[in-house]
Amino acid sequence: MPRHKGDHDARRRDVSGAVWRVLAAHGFGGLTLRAVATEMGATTGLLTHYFPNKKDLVAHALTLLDEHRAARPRRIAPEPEGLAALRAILMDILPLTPQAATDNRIWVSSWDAALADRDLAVGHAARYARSRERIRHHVETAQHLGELPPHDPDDIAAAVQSFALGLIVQALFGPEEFPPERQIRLLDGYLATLATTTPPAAR
Amino acid sequence: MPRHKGDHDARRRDVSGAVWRVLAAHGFGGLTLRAVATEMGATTGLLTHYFPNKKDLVAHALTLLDEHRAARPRRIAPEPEGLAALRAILMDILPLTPQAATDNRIWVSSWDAALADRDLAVGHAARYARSRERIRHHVETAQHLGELPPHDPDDIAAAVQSFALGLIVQALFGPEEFPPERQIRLLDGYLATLATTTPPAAR
DNA sequence: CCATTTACATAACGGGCGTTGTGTGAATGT
DNA sequence: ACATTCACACAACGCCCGTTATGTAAATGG
Repeated sequence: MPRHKGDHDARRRDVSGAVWRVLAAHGFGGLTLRAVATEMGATTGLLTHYFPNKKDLVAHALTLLDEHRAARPRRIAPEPEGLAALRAILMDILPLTPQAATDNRIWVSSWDAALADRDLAVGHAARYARSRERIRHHVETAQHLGELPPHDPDDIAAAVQSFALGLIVQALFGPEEFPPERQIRLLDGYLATLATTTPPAAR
Repeated sequence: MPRHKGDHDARRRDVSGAVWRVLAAHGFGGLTLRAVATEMGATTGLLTHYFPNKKDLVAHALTLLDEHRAARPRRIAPEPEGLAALRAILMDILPLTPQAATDNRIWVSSWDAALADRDLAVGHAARYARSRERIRHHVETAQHLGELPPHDPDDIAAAVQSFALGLIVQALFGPEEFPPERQIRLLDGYLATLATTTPPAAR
């Protein structure tokens, strides 16, 4: 009955691509079914054929964002460890290239919709928690290697992610004030402060 | 010809209050003229009487956000200096109270619209640059007091704002993972790392 | 006290939105 | 070869949006 086996998923991926391009061009607030349809030279009928309603399409778009980030070309071929791995992850996230900037713009633009919708907010919270966990893993490795002081790795991971997210936001709003080299300089400066901090004696 | 002198501005402020409440309830994406009108028990006719179009109203709302933040009750009555002042500023910004959380939610929700509209983006960039400048001032004072190492104060200010912004975003999405005491702990931890970093000898 | 102006309410407009139904050619299974 | 099912196109729906025109009571100024 189906044309070919697997065609359905392939077409869904085509739709996802169009969603992606619309998001990049007009942000989350400009994501409409008609915009996606014309972007891929089709009609809204096609969209509803693959996604029952807009919310499903939005949810799928967010999943796409995650996959897109995970599938991003790794900067360093041999997987580094500890602090170097942490740095590599953050370098992959920061808007150092136009493509990475586009990704982050889309991501930031999703926060409005996510904060207004409970389901989306839960999904986002889970995503950021997962990202923190990935960071924490490398923090712990770095601690074992003696590259980082033995603070609470959860707190360090949260702090690292805070720094990265905030830097992303500022870089998006002021690209000429935050060129790639400054972002990297700030990142390295931050990682250096992390490494040389005295244990929490005072307090 | 006017009813009373000054009534006009007072009514504009009433409208602004309604805009504020709608933003808090539905985010920037849910800001519509009709929602604002019903919020203040009026009609869209009133709104267009005080704001020619929606963009002016939105721009005014963003100005409001700024004023609202500036007018927030200061946490410490006698103005502190240096690192303490820096800490006080950040404590005022972080979503440590429901009111501050609401403010930040509105702020974050504005990023979508701002990234999609050049005029709004410019305004936001200027606002964040101004905030960074305020931070830098306290950084320099702290450096004179010997509380912070003599790094580039612009970079330190950008780093501090990065940390704060990112922490805000994470706290908004995971309030129970980032209760006030953890936010403060993370902030103090970050400020401590800033203070104890060795000068940029290695490099 | 009358003409004018302000401060709105009311209502309508065109347009874009998500959703839904109907139609149709092509591929499939038997 | 035929009935079925898929993969869309096409068109219409009701709704909500920002904007705009019209009406009108109240306040003002001369």
